Amino acid sequence: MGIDDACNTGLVLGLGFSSTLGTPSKANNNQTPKKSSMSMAAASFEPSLTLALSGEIYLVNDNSKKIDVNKGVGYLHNHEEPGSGDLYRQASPHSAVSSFSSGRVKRERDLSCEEVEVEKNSSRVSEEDEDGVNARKKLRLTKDQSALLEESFKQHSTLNPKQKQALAKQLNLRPRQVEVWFQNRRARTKLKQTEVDCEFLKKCCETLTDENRRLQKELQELKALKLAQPFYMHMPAATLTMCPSCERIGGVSDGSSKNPFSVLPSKPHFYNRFTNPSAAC
DNA sequence: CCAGTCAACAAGGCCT
DNA sequence: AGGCCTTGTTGACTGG
Repeated sequence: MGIDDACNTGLVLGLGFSSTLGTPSKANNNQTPKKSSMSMAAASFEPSLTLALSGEIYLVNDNSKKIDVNKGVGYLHNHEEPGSGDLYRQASPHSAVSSFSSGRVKRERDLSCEEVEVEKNSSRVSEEDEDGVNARKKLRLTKDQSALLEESFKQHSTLNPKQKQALAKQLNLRPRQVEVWFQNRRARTKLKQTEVDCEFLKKCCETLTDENRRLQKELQELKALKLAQPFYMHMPAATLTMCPSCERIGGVSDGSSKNPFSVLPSKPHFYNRFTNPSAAC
């Protein structure tokens, strides 16, 4: 919208794509195709005239990933061999949260009864390590757990409470963990999509810039041509007909005709592009 | 629920 | 080989 408004050139530049652009669906995001989805978008990108930046192409801020590294370690962690024994391993959120000096307590209070019940059945790291210091080890889901979650996510990217509960039970996780996993999964899918879209729009922009440059150049040439024939300057441009090969204005070359345009075919064979509005800047 | 963020952790590269 | 650093991933949290 803003783009069209901003460019009041009267030229309508267009860009089209030969193959499907389609906002890549969730189905494309199965199991982190990494950049594959992006390359797919790039591969399907076949610039041609006529583009409307329709509603389905949405501009996004590319909040490029920001990774915080080398931060001070906020937690102590006890080292429990991943995969040892239980499928399920985790630190108690109770202990973890309560150990925060920064006061991350809210979520703790939110732990519902249902979750507590499930938690009772879960093996977990003890609330305190042997030094009596609260510990928190980051949970790493096992392959099986991840696979099941992914599978479930493919079916529905959001869960109702029942589904959440069932999945949690199946995975031997707390419902809250399942919920968080889905939240993160949705967010990261979206982020990936945003990156793909951003890349796509960059390419659009490049193509349109090129096209615009080309058209500007053509316009200059036409203006120069027009100036070279001042006699016709006062004539309405729309009524002029010019043959690009012989560069003659229709009708005028033949003085015998009353209608200056009668000599040339009624259909201007000027530049097809103008009869085919396609451009937008 | 989402966006933003933190932080644990893994993996890869570089240097000694 | 192993220590350190950087970078990417991901589970978890907060605030709106």
